[in-house]
Amino acid sequence: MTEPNTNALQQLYTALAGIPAGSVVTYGQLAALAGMPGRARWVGRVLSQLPEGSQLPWFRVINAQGRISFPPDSAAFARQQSRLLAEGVDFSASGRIDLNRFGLN
DNA sequence: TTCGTGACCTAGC
DNA sequence: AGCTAGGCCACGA
Repeated sequence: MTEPNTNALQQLYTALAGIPAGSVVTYGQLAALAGMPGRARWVGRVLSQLPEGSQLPWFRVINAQGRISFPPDSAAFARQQSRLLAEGVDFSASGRIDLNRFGLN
């Protein structure tokens, strides 16, 4: 029979694909959207294993602190940040994003 | 099976 | 703002 995880994975992909350009979500929010609250870690693991050619907007996922979950000096960080900047996502001087603009606005 | 690690989160200090 | 601790879960050694 179909494992519950497979379905959750589909929900995760669907939820992620539904994130509009110019906005972001946290790993925890995405987990909740996928029907698995508290499984932020699972989301992170899934994204880490995502193929490079994926159409999914993985770059619109950031951590609960409003920061990109990559070392600031890494190529991955620069890659994600430039993608977000291209969509008009604002970064503060300290490299953070105002989550209030999305989650609570 | 226990341990360490990881694109995490929240609470407390 | 930084650190610690607990929670969560999957994986490899």
